Amino acid sequence: MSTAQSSKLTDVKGGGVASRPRERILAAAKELFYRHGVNAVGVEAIADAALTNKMTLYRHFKSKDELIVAYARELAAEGGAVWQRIDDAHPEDPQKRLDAWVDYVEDILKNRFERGCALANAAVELQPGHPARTVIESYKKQKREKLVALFAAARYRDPDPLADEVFLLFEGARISIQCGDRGPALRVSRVLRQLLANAPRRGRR
Amino acid sequence: MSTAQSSKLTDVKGGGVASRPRERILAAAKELFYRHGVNAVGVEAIADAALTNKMTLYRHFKSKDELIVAYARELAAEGGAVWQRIDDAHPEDPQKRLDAWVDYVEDILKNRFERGCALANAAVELQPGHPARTVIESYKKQKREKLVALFAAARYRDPDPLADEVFLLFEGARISIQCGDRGPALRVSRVLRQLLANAPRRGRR
DNA sequence: CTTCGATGATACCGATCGGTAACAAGCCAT
DNA sequence: ATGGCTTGTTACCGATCGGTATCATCGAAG
Repeated sequence: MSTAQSSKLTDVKGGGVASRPRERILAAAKELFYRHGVNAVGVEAIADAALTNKMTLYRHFKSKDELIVAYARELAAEGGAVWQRIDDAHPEDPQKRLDAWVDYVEDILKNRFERGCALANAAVELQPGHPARTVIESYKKQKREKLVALFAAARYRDPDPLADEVFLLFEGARISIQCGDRGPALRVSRVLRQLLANAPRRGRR
Repeated sequence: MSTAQSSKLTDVKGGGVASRPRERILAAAKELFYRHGVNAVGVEAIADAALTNKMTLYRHFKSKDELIVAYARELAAEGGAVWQRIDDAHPEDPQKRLDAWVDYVEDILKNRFERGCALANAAVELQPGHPARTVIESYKKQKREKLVALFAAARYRDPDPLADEVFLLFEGARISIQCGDRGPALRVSRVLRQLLANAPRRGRR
């Protein structure tokens, strides 16, 4: 086993942005949990990557399970921030928000997330009933609700089925990134755009 | 199931369905790997569940990784058998094969697979490069190709994009079963049927 | 019956797991 | 300087991990 991991925490403890142990630990967990899976990474490896030690880790997180919960919450917050940015960019135009979201989807499927959705991956490894699963499930539910609201605001006729379809296409694309041909996932943004263009709308016309 | 090939009467351990250790081990692995994840289950637990011991397990599988590969192969073979059954049931009518597949999808999403696709779950837990990932990836690729061929045979105009969409919807439904609202996954069969009904076809009419 | 391959049983290995005790060293405010 | 709080360091715990060695036992074929 090579312990060689490139910890990008180069702005180390000297007083940089990530100088506090708790943040460094969470950042290291984000990296390692995502790359190797929550069950394949030990707390010591996380502490090492965070340039601290197990003891300090356990002073901030009372167990590995609680660290996993914090990890899930962090990811959910990041996902929420993406939506927030999109909303702020086009506060008056739901259609533009949808388009911006599809752009975002296209971007992350082409350039990031080679290991799929971190929250979905974590859910796969955690037993039903694990406290982190609550976070994951409510986040995913919320995300679909966001799509429903957006479709309604953009005057699509059937926001709910449309949100189902778009949501599942996106989830399928992310899981497919790491099993099987990447092609379908890379082409999903086109499917989404076509879907948005052709779905029936309410009102005029 | 249980296409048991044991011709002997000396079936012991468990009622006689699977008397040979290798089969019992693989069956136990299937159950435990699926329910808890490949990284969360130890070889000893598998041996115990198979009513045998670690030593016999290692006589049939030279490592846990190789057992995981055998597990993946088993799942892929089962998936192939489903297609085979569908093909045999409607050898002359590709449209009926598609309909039968949607029925199958609906069934497993409503009644089985509460933990999603076992192969996709395994891929999440395994590093890229793990021998089992090869099995998983080629299976998924093959499955999409099967859809393309079926759409072509059923005279759909654009089999490839259609297969992409159907494939991703199904994959998304399975992963969504265990994170978030189950609603979208339970409604996907309706989306699929609608998709098949409305997609443009080649030729006459 | 004897022989032989397959299995069971158990003990063991080094490594690592999640988690803790104890104490030294640093920091910052008073 | 003095406290008090946060960190670093080290050693340790019991449990479990994947994997192996050894030997007893069993079933069937000759």
